[in-house]
Amino acid sequence: MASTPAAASSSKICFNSDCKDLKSEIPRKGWRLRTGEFAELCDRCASAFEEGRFCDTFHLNASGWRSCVSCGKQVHCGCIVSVHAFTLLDAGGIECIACARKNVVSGSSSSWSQSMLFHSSVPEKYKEYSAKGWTQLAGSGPVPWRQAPSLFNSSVSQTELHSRVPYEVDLTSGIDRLNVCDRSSTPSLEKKKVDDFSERLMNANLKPGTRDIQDKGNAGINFEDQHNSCLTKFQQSSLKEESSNPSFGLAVPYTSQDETGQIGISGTHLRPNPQPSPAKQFHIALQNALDTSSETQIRNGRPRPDGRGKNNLFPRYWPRFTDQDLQQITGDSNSIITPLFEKMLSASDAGRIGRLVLPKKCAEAHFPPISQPEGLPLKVQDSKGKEWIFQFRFWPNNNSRMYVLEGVTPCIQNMQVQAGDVVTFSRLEPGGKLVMGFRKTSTASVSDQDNEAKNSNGVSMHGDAETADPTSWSKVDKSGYIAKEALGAKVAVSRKRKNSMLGSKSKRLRIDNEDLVELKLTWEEAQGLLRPPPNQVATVVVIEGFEFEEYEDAPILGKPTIFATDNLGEKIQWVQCEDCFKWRRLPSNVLLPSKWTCPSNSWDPERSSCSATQELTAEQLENLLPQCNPAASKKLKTAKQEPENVDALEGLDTLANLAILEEGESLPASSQATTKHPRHRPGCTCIVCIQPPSGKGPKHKQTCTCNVCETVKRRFRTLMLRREKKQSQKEAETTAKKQQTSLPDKVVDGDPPPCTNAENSCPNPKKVATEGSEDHPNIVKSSTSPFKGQIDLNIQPEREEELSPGSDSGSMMKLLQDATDIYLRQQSMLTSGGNSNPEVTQIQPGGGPGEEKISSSLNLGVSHRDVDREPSAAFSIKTSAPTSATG
DNA sequence: GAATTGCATGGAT
DNA sequence: CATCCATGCAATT
Repeated sequence: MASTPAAASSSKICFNSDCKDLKSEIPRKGWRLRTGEFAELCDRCASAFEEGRFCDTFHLNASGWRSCVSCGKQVHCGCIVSVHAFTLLDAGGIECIACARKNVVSGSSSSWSQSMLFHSSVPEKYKEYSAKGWTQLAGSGPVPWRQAPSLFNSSVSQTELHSRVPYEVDLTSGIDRLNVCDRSSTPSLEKKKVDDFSERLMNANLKPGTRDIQDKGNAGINFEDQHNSCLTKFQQSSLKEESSNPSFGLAVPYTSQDETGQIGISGTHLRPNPQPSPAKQFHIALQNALDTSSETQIRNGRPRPDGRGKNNLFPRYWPRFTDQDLQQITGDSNSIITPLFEKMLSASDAGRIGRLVLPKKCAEAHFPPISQPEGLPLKVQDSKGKEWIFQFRFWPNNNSRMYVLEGVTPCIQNMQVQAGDVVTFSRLEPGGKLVMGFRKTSTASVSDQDNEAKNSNGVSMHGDAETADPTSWSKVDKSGYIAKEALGAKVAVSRKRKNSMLGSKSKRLRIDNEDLVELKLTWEEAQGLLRPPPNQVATVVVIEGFEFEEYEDAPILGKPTIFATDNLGEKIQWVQCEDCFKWRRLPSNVLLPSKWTCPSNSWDPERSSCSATQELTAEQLENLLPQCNPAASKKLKTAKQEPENVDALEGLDTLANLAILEEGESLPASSQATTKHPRHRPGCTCIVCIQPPSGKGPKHKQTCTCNVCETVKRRFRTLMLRREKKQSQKEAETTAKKQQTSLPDKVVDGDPPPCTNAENSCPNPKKVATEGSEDHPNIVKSSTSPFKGQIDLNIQPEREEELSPGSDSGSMMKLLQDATDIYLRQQSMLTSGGNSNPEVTQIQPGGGPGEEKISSSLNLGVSHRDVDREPSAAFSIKTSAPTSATG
């Protein structure tokens, strides 16, 4: 129809060639042009367009009118303006959008899915357009937003908003991923082989998927459903993506120039040349995308305009929104949300630098194209509805670019997210508003990822049927809905992806998971090794519904055993001989050394030799083993609580205990964020390290103020206070002495006893309070002390912030440190009559930084990976905080 | 001296 | 082996 795109904005005349009116002062946008721009219309035409009367008004005499097979309504199918107003049916013919929706809802129409799907791959070259249509979110002018190349966009032309079909989202999303979006240069939508497409799709295993989509996605019956389905699809699709599988040929091409996003419709315009088979097509498309992108990726020059297809996005960035996420974003509105991508915040991202590195492909695919490093301001709304303006820019990097979002600190802080948490980017329709949501990583997400990874790996290429395991999803989302959906949809699309890509994609995640597992095992192990001191009766403390067994003395390490109750109801424990591996029955109150063998079995002479037979049958043992960990490790009983919390609490609790015992050696994976970078090395002044704890733990929730964390903190506080109180009462004098002595030593002595921890152990509130200045003394001391190496590194004025009690870092570190501190102090007091410290708290310089541990009996045999030395270092440094309590 | 900014580096994919 | 991208870090402000 009308003129060139340029004309759209440059001309003062209404874009409608049949209208010669001047555009209004503020030109109203009409349909999306092939260039990505929007036709600017005069009020009258704009109104006609928005009301769906444009073609009726101006194209009555034009060709291309068809009747809706359902209602008979005439639809101008040969026009870009109405592209979104109808859908092509598999059997031929068209259906107006209204009927299509109805049918979809009723499940009677398969046309939708097909038509939608068929947008399969579009040559990458076409994609270019996609970027163009960007909405500017912020700075630059507002562009209504582009439909995403991604099919996702359900964006409907503004005018068409109403007609938007909810499930479009689903499709889009699904498609999006694969997608190769683009807008064909040839607008000729016209009917070009819709049928072909559908066919192809069907052939390509897509059927199931499609069907699902339809079924599930039923038009908007309920948003959640949509979302869910969305998820499902994502996943599925994601599976394939990287694998380059032909899989679905869903890629939707850009939906035509018009933003109307009708995915289904867009098919119409699509691809100039049909391809042999969907699969192939898709494949090719991807290939093209890849090729082009690489080709085009010229030095810092702008990447392809369209930003290479999203197809190439790494799975790790695929949006895995949970319906909660979506719900959070969309709220109660009827907005349609199009997940774009997500990213786990790295320490850098969450750090105070305020720069969030954006995955290149994601940035290029979903954000407005930028040619200058300065980029442009991007307005983003957070899930709370608050708007933020970030600078979307890039840095030249190795002949490529590194995209970053600057100025995110306030937002991140506001949302209380930290490294390890996930930021999600999505587009909200209508409006094309960019929305960012956050998801705390913690347990759920981790598992999700894990699941996903697994799924992906295991899935077969063609599997329509395969589909990812619904369960996993359900787990992920936790919203029952998904589970439901997953089951139903099961597979909507083939999830094939299991491919390597996915595998690779989640590699990092996987690593995290592995760490998590390890950590967990470690905790359990540790718990299993802990025993209450002999003859000690636990004091049960109930904190917020949790019962904690508190012992006067520190736990003791012993050989892991399995506690059980025999037939007579007598409590016993089973222990395995180190030499013969046979299990021996012993009284439950026996505390065994870490190394125990049959000859030591004084309780059962008959079985005090490895030659003696094992009392337990394999079966019995098997029954026992399962409970082993739980039983042994559970020092913490939960009266009632949500599973999630329980786990977390338990984990934290254990962690804390471990930390106490090992002086922080354990903080492990939990504090890992994204990759493995050196995080917060005490001493280190790098960007990351100088950041507040917030940047610290990823999964961590260390700085988290959630109930769990708060509970743990409280627990510590309570326990510590109680202990201290008791202690002080018992050995007030001793304590006092120690404090006095230790204090002087330290301060005065440049070379105090080896233990910097001594500081910790030394209750010296004042000292603690002193702050930075104090640090220096420490440093001095440390230099002479055995651990000096570590200490030196760790001690830095800068770190104070992190360490200081007051710092925002309500991090776990701090918590643990505090607890440790107190604990150690007590220890020293208890054990020593006065010289305790060195022994108990001594830190061994050992191998390297972070190796410190308590040399005393507390030293656990548990292996900890030096995952994080930092923590340990931190501990040593910290020392003080809690001290004040002492005072 | 601290905070920013922009680019370089190098491990991970 | 080419990229990506998380960080490091020096130059600026």
